[in-house]
Amino acid sequence: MNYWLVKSEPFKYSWQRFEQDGKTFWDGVRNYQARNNLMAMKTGDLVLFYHSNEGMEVVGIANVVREHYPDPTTEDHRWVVVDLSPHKAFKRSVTLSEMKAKPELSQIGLIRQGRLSVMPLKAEEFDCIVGMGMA
DNA sequence: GCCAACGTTGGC
DNA sequence: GCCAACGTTGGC
Repeated sequence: MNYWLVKSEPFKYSWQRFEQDGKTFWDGVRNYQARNNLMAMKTGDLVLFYHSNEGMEVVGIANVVREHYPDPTTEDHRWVVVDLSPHKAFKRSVTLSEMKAKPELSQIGLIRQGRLSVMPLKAEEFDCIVGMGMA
């Protein structure tokens, strides 16, 4: 089991819409590092859902329901998507500033490499954020 | 609205 | 293969 974090601007695709849809393919990744992370996702992996720009907070947990396949929104064969479903909404959102304040989260990609849109998390880091969101 | 970080492009 | 220019992302 691996753990991940993905970013979405709520204007483009929000957690609320994700819950309404029940499932979505995660498209729009146009960065090799993020794509490589998508390709490493396995069915059943858990994925934190982060709202960038507006909100700047983790709002819930998704799970991977289909592993990577070619991005249906482009002819360019370099890019892939995965299918995600909502797993559990956080009881309360965990903000970026809260995460920055946690020494054990100082190494996560969200803080160290701000522009990366799909990143791996260690189990401890995942647990730490979920612990705050479900408290 | 500004700016830092960083990826990509293209000239040489 | 290097590097300057440029574009995009995203926090502040």
